[in-house]
Amino acid sequence: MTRYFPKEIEEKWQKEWQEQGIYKFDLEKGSKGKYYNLVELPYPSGDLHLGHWFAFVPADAHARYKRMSGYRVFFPNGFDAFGLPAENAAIKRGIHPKDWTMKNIETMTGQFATMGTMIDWDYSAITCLPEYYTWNQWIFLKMFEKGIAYRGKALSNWCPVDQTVLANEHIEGGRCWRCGSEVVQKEVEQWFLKITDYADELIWSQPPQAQWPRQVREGQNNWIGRSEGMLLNFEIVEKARKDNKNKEYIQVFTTRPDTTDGATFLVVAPEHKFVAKILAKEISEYVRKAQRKTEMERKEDRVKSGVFTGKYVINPVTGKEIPVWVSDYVLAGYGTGAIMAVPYADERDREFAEKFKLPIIKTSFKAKPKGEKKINYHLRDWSISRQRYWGTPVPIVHCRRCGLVPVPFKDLPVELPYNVDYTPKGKPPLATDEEWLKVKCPRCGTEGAKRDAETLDTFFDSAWYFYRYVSPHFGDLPFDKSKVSELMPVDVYFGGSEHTLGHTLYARFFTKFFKNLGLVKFDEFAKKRVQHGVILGPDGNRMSKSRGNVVNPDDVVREYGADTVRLYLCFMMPYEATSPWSSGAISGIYRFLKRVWDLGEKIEKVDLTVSDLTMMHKTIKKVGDDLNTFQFNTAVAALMTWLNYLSVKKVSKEEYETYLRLLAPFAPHIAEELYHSKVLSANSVHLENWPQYQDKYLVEEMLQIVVQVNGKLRDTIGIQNSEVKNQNYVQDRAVNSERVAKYLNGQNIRKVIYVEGKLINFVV
RNA sequence: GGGCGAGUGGCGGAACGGUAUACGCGAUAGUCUCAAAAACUAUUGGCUGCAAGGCCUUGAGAGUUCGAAUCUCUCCUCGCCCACCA
Repeated sequence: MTRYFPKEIEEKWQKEWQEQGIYKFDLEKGSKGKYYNLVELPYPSGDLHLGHWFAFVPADAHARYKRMSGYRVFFPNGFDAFGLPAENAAIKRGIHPKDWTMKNIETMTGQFATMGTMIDWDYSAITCLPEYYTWNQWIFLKMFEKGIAYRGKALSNWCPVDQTVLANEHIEGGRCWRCGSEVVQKEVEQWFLKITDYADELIWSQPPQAQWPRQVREGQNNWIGRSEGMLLNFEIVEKARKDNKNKEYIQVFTTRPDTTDGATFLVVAPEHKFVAKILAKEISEYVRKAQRKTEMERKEDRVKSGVFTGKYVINPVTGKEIPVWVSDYVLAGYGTGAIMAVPYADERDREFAEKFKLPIIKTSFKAKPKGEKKINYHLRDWSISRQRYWGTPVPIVHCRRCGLVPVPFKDLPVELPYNVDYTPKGKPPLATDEEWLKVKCPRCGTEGAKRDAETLDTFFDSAWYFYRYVSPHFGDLPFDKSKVSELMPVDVYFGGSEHTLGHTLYARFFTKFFKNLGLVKFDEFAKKRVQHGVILGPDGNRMSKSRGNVVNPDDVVREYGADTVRLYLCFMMPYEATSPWSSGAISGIYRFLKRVWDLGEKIEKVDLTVSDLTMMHKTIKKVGDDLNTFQFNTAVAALMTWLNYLSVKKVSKEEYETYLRLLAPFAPHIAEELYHSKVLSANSVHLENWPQYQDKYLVEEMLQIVVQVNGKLRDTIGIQNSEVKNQNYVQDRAVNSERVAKYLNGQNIRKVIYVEGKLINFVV
């Protein structure tokens, strides 16, 4: 009797599968339609961690199940290879970001192999290679052409350590999501994408067009934050002026124009242009103080502060003069940067009014001021400029005569030069490379024009990578339209909840832009989104090096084998849950696989009883249904239950063969090994069909009927399946049960509820 | 403050409105062993009882129902995301 040595068989089969190419994607092979199985592409940080395993393994089990069920499953993967961490690591260690990144990709690709997935690496994309980022530039130029990409100036989140602008989405509690330093506000000229043009299209309709989790749909809708309201003009009171000409106004945005009669003062943001005109010392001091505050401090500082400007405006509904105040609780970036304060109806306004003793009067909620209807969005245009080296160069030339000139398509790519001093200096690293920087203007031919020295946000790269996968070497367009129409949209997109407001929203935006260009025909790039949870450290905290609670998958694989790790990840929690790793529980999984292994020794020639068949067919159904609906934990539990059943009886070859097919998506190596050595098959288990269950075997011969009196369980009785339709028979049997008779005890039976094959309840 | 979600054994977690605690971990006892590990067998929600059994139990409380972990309402606690968005 051989023992289960995972290491040997796993390495053997990984090699064999590779050589035989059993996972090569073939659109022609399979009885059913295509199935695009996608997992968020990983960042090449150095090593695969447990999070990667948790993202990919259940997704792989799902893909394998779909493939065995006859779908033509497309499961590619790539690397999101540009970005700050490479640059920071490179600066720290003195290695070039490209070398660091490519080395990590090599390491991680090797680690991926140990996972035993069916990923077909012939379809892949590495975003830092010119073959990929050429098409970033192409898309950018199309966006520039359509006015979606534009150069603008804006107060921006600036990370002083990383020396770059940050998108709103990348600030966590006022700090840079990468380095954790405090973000400050700085006026910077930069490239934007007009995602706000698509704000309405990006709002999820009711009912949704695609199967995305409610949490994501609601989250995105809130982030887009559409609000309908009105722009109202408040005339500035100018005592010196006699005539009616040249009136000046402060414009406010409100969603409740009906409360205008309760507006007893106006508040403007410190950055508002009205404030700059007032020269009072007190005011400029307040403004300076507010501007010096970091985002962090403004948020922490819940006590309202402010100063009176000394100016008044006229409430258009009441005609009364009301004072204008400055306060930083009004945001410069939203609406018009000025509000009418209705302390009676708005809690924040009331707080302010109470603190500064301003009048609070009742509103009728019936006011009808004149104004322009206006829809405001919380969503801002997406800042894509990064003043860093390791990214896609912006394909624009700055010419003194022509201004912003796009690099002609035929001259793409604008390659990222290798030898550049990329240590932070307060200006983009590419701007220090004079030789690269200086070009002739592509439009007028003037010498001394300059390339744009900024690089694109890496979220630009990842907003469309899944299109590239289908034709990774295509040279005419970002992707082969015919391939995309065959394989897209993605059927299921696995990933983490941290991408609700960033990545997945951008990806949807790009798809809508592609549709406008006529490149695709669908509205959503993914039909279904499945979000996994987080594996915490054994101590229940998030894994971190500083806590010392990090579990390294390589170590666990070395101890138990990949199949055990895979099965454990599927079994220990629902896919969307966040739960701690348990080093005890994984040994139970290893024990389980050893029992599956040993069961192979027991195969005999035996006839299957009806209950054997029922058990088998029920398990086939349960495991298949659960794999289909991403309930991996209960699928594994069903396999365990069947194993417990098989362990105490004689096992037929048919049962064992079926067992291995059901196990194959979860534990591909051991299933393959036993399929050859014990079932004596010449074929790979992974090329077999998923077993079919038959309805006739799903019902047990003897049914256990629950007998209740007044809804309380009093007995269970066994009834032949053939008799369950006969209520009188069942009722007779139930009444005659001693334990039930005790409770009925001659009382009047007022009502009998019979649920066929399940339960009978006497109401007395 | 807003949104989404969750509260079930010692732990991770199962349960189309119909036998709550599947499956796994852990624990206890036993078999095997010189011993230990491994493996195997049995027990394992609580209270009560010699036992048969009885009663209670899904964060708290109410409601709907023949019947509620599941549906409704109120409250409490926790998690995630967003947040002075007018």
